[in-house]
Amino acid sequence: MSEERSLNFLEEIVEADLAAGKHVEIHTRFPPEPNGYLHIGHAKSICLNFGLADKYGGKTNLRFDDTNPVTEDTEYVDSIKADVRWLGFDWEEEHYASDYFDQLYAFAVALINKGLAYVDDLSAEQIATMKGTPTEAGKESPFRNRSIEENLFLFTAMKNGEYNDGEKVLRAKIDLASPNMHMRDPIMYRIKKTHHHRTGDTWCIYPMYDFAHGQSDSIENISHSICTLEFEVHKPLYNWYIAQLGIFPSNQFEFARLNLTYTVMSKRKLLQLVQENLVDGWDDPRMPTISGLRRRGYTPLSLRNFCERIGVQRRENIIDVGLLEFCVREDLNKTALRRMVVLDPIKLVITNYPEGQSEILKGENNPELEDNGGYRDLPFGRELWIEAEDFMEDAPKKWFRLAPGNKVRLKSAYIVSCTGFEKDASGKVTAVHCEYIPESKSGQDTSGINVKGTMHWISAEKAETAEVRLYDRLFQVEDPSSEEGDFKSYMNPNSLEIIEGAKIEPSLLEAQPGEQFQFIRKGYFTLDSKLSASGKLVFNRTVTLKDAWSKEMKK
RNA sequence: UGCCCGAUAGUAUAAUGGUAGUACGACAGAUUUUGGUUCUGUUUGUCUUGGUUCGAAUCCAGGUCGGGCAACCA
Repeated sequence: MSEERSLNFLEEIVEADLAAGKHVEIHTRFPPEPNGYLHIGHAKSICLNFGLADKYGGKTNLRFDDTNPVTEDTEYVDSIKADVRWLGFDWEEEHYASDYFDQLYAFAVALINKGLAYVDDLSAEQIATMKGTPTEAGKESPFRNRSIEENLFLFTAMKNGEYNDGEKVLRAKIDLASPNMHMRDPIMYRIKKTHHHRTGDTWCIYPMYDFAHGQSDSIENISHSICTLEFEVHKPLYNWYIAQLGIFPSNQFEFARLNLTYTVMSKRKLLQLVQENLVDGWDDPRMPTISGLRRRGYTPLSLRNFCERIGVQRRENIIDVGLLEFCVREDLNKTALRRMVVLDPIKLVITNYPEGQSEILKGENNPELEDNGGYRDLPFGRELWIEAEDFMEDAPKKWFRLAPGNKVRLKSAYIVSCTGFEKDASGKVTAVHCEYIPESKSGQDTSGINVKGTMHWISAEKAETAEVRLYDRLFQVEDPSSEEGDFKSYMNPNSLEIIEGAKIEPSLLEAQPGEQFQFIRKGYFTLDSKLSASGKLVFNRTVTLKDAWSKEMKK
């Protein structure tokens, strides 16, 4: 028996519809507007749409909602497709709302013929004013009762380019007194003499979202059209168009969009960060975009697991970014190769290790894997690099690392005993001295000595150098959007720390973009796909390791 | 002050009139050649006031709080 996992509310709806025979097979769609890059909120929608179809043996389309040529571009189309694929999903059919422009035009003519649409000459401002307010009914346009013939004639003229942008619109004739603002004679078509990224200059009138989305769903026989909560008020209109047109009744269902702590998720805000150069583009590793997370080192599986764990409901929510970090650690712990890298190096001199002598030790690739994932060579010698923070002259309680008189294990090597250190004129520690215990060699330890601390290290002679970039949260408050004033004033000034001279072990020279590593005791890292060049490696920190010691220190 | 939606530990998410459970977090312990991993345990919750019922997180009514709606954006 499979484990009993309770259904989310969308799965319940689908199961009920299937059980009632409302649909033989379900069909969903992911409908982005190609006007920006996908972010992790979209990942939730993608996982929901594809996940639903997957679970119930249905299909999912990818459809670009490209009804506004002013903001859209093929650059975005391409990045969206790449991101969906990278997440691990494959769509059944690829569509564009613009493929339906002829059909949508015919739908509009049909509504005119039914006396349910009219051409309005009012300006945008006048239409807005006459729409009234949520508490006040709107007023009818003086053009509302034109004859069907006149409307047909004018709409054709609109299509033929005889009017300029803003001179005329086509409106649905519904109810100016509706408590739902979207039902107060919504605009169906507007004139935009703008080049469209797919239809070029074929059209100068373009359908509004409301006059395109439901019909596109219907044309594709989408059974469950799921979208975020802000479209809830559009649902009556979505249904109205379908009913008046008498076409396949797709149904809309809404869920709460994803919010994450310490970041922003709206396209508008993300665009601002990019345009004002506050980040290094849409794929800056600090961005919550799919491309940013990918560059940061997040894996598709970790993102899918995250989307599964956060669940789906209709209430507003803000997910702790810690859960995202948990998900990527969970995945990377099982797959990432272990390597040793010293970020802030100081010398460790093993005074009883003969000068000029060296040896090759073996380091396990991943203790979580069978046979430890194999081994790689670790050159060892008299002088090593160790992390400056791993030595303290006056150590606090529970300090398991190096301090005068302390013993520690050098990972995969020997136990050493700290015998002294050197300081420069300013009092800064420049080197640590120790003696090693020859019979404590890793794997063949006969010393009988137990130590509490284990440290990473690099042979000073064989060390290579790389740049390492440490990322922290982009904002210093949990929910920047809910704070007073400009959200950008809450950005974390220390969200990027660049370390130029990190000491890396030789095997890391062969690192490939997309490969994940655990730098032992430091976190998970990946090669930056953009900044790395031959001869210059740049590693991005995906996430730190859980750190019980720093937590202990804060007490 | 119109209409619509929502409210369960710190954060999410279950319980579909019948024992409030799970995950992340936090805390404590065991294991550990990563202060990692793994394992064990502990902690904290049904917005409020009434009502229906043998029994209410769940149904009903009032209130409170939060979100959405007045783009020729999606």
